[in-house]
Amino acid sequence: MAVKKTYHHGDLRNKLLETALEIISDHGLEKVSMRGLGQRIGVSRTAPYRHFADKSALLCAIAEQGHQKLTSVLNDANQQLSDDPLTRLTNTGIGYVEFAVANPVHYRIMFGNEILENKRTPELVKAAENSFNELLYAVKACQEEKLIKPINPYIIANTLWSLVHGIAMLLIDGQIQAANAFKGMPAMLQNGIEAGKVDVRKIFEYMSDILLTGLMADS
Amino acid sequence: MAVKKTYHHGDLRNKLLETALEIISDHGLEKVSMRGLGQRIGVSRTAPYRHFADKSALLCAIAEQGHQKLTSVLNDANQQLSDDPLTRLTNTGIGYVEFAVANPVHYRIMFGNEILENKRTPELVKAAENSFNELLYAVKACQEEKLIKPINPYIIANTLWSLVHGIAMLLIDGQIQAANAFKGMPAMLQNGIEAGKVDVRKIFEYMSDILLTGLMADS
DNA sequence: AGATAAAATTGACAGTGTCAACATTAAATG
DNA sequence: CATTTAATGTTGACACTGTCAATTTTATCT
Repeated sequence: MAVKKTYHHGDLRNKLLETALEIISDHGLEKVSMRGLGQRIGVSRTAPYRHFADKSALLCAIAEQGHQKLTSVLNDANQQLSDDPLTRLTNTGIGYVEFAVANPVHYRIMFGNEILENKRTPELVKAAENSFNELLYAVKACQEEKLIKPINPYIIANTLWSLVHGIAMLLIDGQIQAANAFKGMPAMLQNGIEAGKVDVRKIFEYMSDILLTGLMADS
Repeated sequence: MAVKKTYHHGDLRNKLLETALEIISDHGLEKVSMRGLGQRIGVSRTAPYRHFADKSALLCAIAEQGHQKLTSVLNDANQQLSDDPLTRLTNTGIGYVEFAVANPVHYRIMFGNEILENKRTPELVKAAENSFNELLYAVKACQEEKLIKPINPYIIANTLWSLVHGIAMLLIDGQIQAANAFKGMPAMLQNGIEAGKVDVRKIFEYMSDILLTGLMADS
């Protein structure tokens, strides 16, 4: 633990990312500042600027990390060869929502609007593409075995993304009031929400069943 | 136009909201400041604090406006007695997405994370509930005539909300890269995106069809 | 008309992002 | 190994920001 204090920190870039995440978890995104970061790490106020062009670049790096982690989670689901493609698709969706719930800080930065559209770094754009492509891959795999309709896979992937993103928002942000959102759901789920522990798998099943079998009444 | 300059502005609260929207449209949300607002309106830097407790309260008021407008749009769709409930439900969805595309500034504030969860004003929470209830109403109306499955209407409404919200994000924010998102869609749509004019109705039809009839392959 | 409340003002404090000029050190090159 | 070069860290400065407290001006109510 006793680290020599040298002029050069040695690993400042990583330390900055790490510390930023800590601050966000503990005190919220709005408490992150370039200067404050430097002070807390024990380095000068402008040292962070040697590693990130500006605050937006710092946030982009965090979002990029998040997308990489998400990609890896989705890829795992896609690689479970023991399952059939449809189960893998479902697990991809569950994995997505679980990632969001387990990493709300990353998720909010990835899909919030602190990072302006025109300030996204190329690395971030690429990382976001990669995570989306995992969803797309899962969809295409199902289509190859004719398990789901052969319509445009991009549209399906986007529909799926909307669904999982919506669930994620519900769970981590309470955008649409969570209390109402789950009204009438099994007590287990409602209690879970109040207790902060939610059975993601169960909720996803409810919603993905709608997506798979459709809303139309059986006639 | 020649307005007398009196000590009391007379309509500062509205002027603040109006000016904030202008600044956001023209220069982005991050350029809005309480001080700057006062200066631009020609009033002192802290005058805005006589009308909004803090910056968050200002943003809440804008979000509240947005929800009221959205509620009104959705309510219109729900009141079209010439249509059947299922058509009204579809029109509600289209109305939602059209609102988001037509009012991206409001929409971003309504569902972005500038407003911290614990800083939402009661008025905003109420306004958000009202807009969600319009979706719920449209769902229940379909269920009453047995046009869609009789499962928990809250779950259906949330699924529907996820879908329309996802489409809205795609269109106004490019969260998931818009270029890829519509790959393979009819040329009309793709051109529309590049030109900034998108046929919302068409896109929504593609996605809502999936929701209504389900993803499963016809067996 | 006078009291009271509402609206607007100025001054102040602590904080911010970011730039430019400078200092220190590690790495690369002769 | 010595020296140039590039990377990294520092200090000072500027123009902002949110927000509070104390004060002044004005409208409204009795």
